[in-house]
Formats: sequence, structure tokens, C-alpha cells
Amino acid sequence: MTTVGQPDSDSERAWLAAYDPRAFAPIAVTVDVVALTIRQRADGGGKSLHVLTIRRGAMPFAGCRALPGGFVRAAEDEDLDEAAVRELAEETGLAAHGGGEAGPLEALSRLHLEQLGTYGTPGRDPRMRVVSVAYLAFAPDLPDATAGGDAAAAAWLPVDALDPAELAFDHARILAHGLERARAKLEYTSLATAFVGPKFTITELREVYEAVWGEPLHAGNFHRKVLSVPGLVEDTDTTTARGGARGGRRARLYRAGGARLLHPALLRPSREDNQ
Amino acid sequence: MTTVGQPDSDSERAWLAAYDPRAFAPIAVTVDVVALTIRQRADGGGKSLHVLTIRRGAMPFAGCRALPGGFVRAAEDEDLDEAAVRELAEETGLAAHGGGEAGPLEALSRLHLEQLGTYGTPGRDPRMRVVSVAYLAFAPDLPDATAGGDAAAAAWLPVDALDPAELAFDHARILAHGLERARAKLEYTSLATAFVGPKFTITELREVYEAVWGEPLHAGNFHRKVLSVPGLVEDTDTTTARGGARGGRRARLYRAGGARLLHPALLRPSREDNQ
DNA sequence: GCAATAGTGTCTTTAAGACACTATCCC
DNA sequence: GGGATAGTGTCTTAAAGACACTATTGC
Repeated sequence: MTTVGQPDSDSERAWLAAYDPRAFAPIAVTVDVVALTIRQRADGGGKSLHVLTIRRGAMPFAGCRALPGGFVRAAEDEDLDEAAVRELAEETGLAAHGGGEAGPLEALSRLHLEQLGTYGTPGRDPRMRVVSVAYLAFAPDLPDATAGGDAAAAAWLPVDALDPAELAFDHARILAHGLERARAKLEYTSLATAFVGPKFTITELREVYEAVWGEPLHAGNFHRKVLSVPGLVEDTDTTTARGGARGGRRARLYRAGGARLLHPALLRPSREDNQ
Repeated sequence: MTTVGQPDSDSERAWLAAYDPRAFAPIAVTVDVVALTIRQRADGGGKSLHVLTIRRGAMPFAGCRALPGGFVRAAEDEDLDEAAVRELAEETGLAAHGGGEAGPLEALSRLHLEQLGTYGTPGRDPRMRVVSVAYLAFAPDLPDATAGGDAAAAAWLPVDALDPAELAFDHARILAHGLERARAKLEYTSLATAFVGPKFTITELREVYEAVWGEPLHAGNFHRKVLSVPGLVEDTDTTTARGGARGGRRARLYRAGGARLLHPALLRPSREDNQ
């Protein structure tokens, strides 16, 4: 992998010299993960969007909250995506830290992961030059995070109750980008189904949209709209076992359809502004 | 920037050790640029989308075409975006190679640059582990590229005449992602105005959409639609000096409006498929 | 019965697209 | 005049959203 043939020309030699990392100041490569889920608020305010954070134990930013993340293990030929899954698994305690090869994906099997962007501004980490590849992860309600790996304490926090200034490094910016990406992707993809279980009601799906967009939707119109988009949901011909806690009809259960892109899209309401 | 205080605890020591890049196999960080423009085809087939490529002079992939790109200059505290602009400027010959500090942006002032994604799969470069941050650049018709820097020969090629198998490394995949991003962003942003000059006709704007999407649009409906989207274009109260080469009315000139996001969007025609 | 939740009917407004038409220019 | 290019009118269909309504359940 790292061996090369004998340079056979001046330009070849120049290329190899240019490719020798020792000729450059070193750059460290890390991954950070913006992991989002929908869960009941601890303060009893209904369901809302939560992000996974850890509490940093060491300088710099000791005591601050941060996104889970860490180094890409180049020595083990780890791919970037693999590193993101590993960090998430380690720091949520959903897999043994540094254990065997199998299993880190068990409880994360319904996880949707995508690359968000790469952040490499000099000085974003005061110790050295770090280029961080940020990932966005969506999952149905996961068990409470358990500290593991480097994380002093991992916790799901409601995104609207999180003070951006409390986040280490440029993680507030990364989180903001992740949220905007999630909001946009709800419109034109079937991403919302990644936040619910394998069977779900239209109301549960609506709660996902309301939590991510942060505004109430008209239940009736939403219901009809979801059913009218081809391939978004499929009927399972079953219903919930009971109606609402304080009365109400039983809801029909659906599963995710095959469509990944929505036509027509489910657009966010009322955006007069053109930034 | 790289100095740190004395470790004051075990966890601090562990952090610093984890942050020491010498404890890891090194990873090189590069940028690659998918630079797109609309220009007249050399084979006389009208205007179409072109991508900037260089011809590689050295192994591996000697003789293949590749996207312009190169190392991030960490020793100079170069930001990722800066590296992308520098590589583009060097390899298009639009700025002196390695010259003074001023100027590389002169001819690229109307350039629109955004991050596309990061590609770091082990083995994508046979020599060593390389993580490449890909950028997408849009510009109005630029002068012919002149070889400079490491590029043996730089040229604008029509994207539909480029054999993906001819591209080095995983650049075919990066290009495909870039094209899909460009196609999607035309729909809901004012990106198309980045491909034309400061003043343009509705027909020029339509040619951008047709070139990027690769399908003809209805001129009349497009015209009305563009004018109906708030903030997309502004009337300059001027017209072209002459009509068409073989006769025809003079066209009104517009400039880009303030909107960055389009409401409603300009959707691509006829996509029955849901992948 | 009553309150709560699920789901439907219907109407208005807006936008997309097909198609025919008018306007202006170069030769 | 004639062909080419720019721009408009009008009609049909689809979709978004407001709002009222029916259906079914737990208590």
C-alpha cells in the first residue's frame, strides 16, 4: 500500500516528493458525528429533536459539551464511514469499547448515516491542525447513552435547549449545518421514516416533521398528503392495539415505502423569506 | 498554535497521546476541484456543460485525465477553501504559479465555490492513505485553461464526451456526485446565475438549465416561470445590442436578483422514477 | 355521553405544462 | 416579405392549504 516503484523521471520524483507527508506539516484527520433522534423531552414538553453530546473531561474545552468523535484509525485501514459508526457505537455504549470485530452495528442497525461536511480551518483545534469529517446520523429513539471510550458522559439533549456557546471547538457550527441539512432533507426525501420504528402511524410521522421543523402541521392535510406521495408509506393492514391514552380511534400502521426521493415533495410551510 | 501546556492529569496525558499524529499512520489531506462551466462545444454542437481536467504526467494513472487538485499546505496555515481556489488558479493558469500573495482571485472573482464531499477510502490512492476534500466550482465561461503547476495539460471537456473510465483514482465518482449536486441545486437555488455574466438574457439562463440537465425546456413557459420567481432576476431596462445572428428580436437583459433560495422552485421535468 | 384522536370532503388559490399566439428584429 | 428569436395569453390539470366534517375509541 505504501510501497512505490523506482522513480523513472524527474516529474515522477517530483510527484513522490510532493506526496511525502513528511515534507508537510502533519494534519490529523478525525470524524465528528451529529446524531439526531426524536424522543420524549425530560422536562415533559412532548416529543422533540435531540442530539447526542458528550461532556469533555480534558483540556481544551474541559467541561464543555461536544459532539462524539475521534481519530480515524489509518493504521487499521479504517474507512471514514466506519470511523463514524465506531465512534458512535463506542460513545453511546451500544457496543463494547475496543472489543471484537462483530456487533457494533447491532443496536444501530436502523441507523441512517451520511456525510455532512469537512471542517479544517486552521486553529479550530488549538493544539494542532485537525481536519474533521462530520457525519449526520438519524435513528429511531435509542436507549439512553452510556459513557464509554473517551467520553466522560454522553447524553441526548433537546436541540432547542442546548446553548451553542457551550459546545467545544466549532461544534456549534457543525450542529447548525446538520440541523439545516436534516430540515431540508425531510422535504424531498423519505428521511422521516428513519426516525420511527419499522411500523408507525401517520401521527408518529407527523410528530417527526413537527419536531425537526419546530412548527405544528395541520393533521388532516398532512395525513392526506403523506398517503398521496407515491412510495412514501405502505399500508400494513394492521392498527395500533389501543387508541389514545385519553380516548380516541385506533391508528392504522404503515411501513416505509420504497421511495427515497419524494415527488411531489412535502414542503415546509410559510417561508416568505429569501435569504 | 501547536504548543500545549504541561499535562496535569492522566486523562490529559491520554488525550495528548491520542492527539499525537506520530502515534498513527499518517494521512495526507488533499483537495480536488470539480470545476464546471457552460461553453460552446468544440465539435460545434451548441453550448454544453464542461468540466476542467488535467492530464496526468506521472504514475500512477500516468496519461489519464484527472480533476485538478493537490495538497493542503498545512505549513502555511492554508484553509481548505483557500487550497481549492489556489489549485484551480494554478492549474488553469489564471494566476502565476507560486507567485506573490495578491491576485489569484482576479479572473476567478465571479467564482462560486462549495464543498462537495470528502473521499477517504483506503486504497483510493495506491501510494498512501489520502483523504481528499472535493469542491464544486461554478463559473461563467472562463478563458481556455493553460497548463501550470503540476498539470501536464489542462482542458475544458464536455461532460457527456468524457469517458469515466479514463479518469484517475476515484475521480469519476467525485465528478458524478458533483454533477448530481449541480443538477439538484439548479432546482431550488439561484445557482444558474453563477454560470452567466453580470448581465444576461432569459435565453442564456435557459441554456444553462438545458446544459446542466441535459434536456430541452419549453422556452415560453421557462420565460414566464423565471420572471415569476421572486428575487431570481432583476430587469436592467436594457436590451442586447442586436437580435439573433440570423434575425430575431432583441432580448431584454437581466441581472441576478437577491434570492439564493427559490420559492417556488424550478423543478426538473418528468421524473416518474423513484429510485 | 363526552372528550380525544384518526381520517375524509370540499373548496379556493397557486403553480406546472401544453399550445397557440403576438412582437420585433436581421436579412 | 420571410425566417428567426423574444415574449404573452389561455386553458387544463395537479397540488397546497383552509376549514368543516365524519369515524372510532377510552373512560
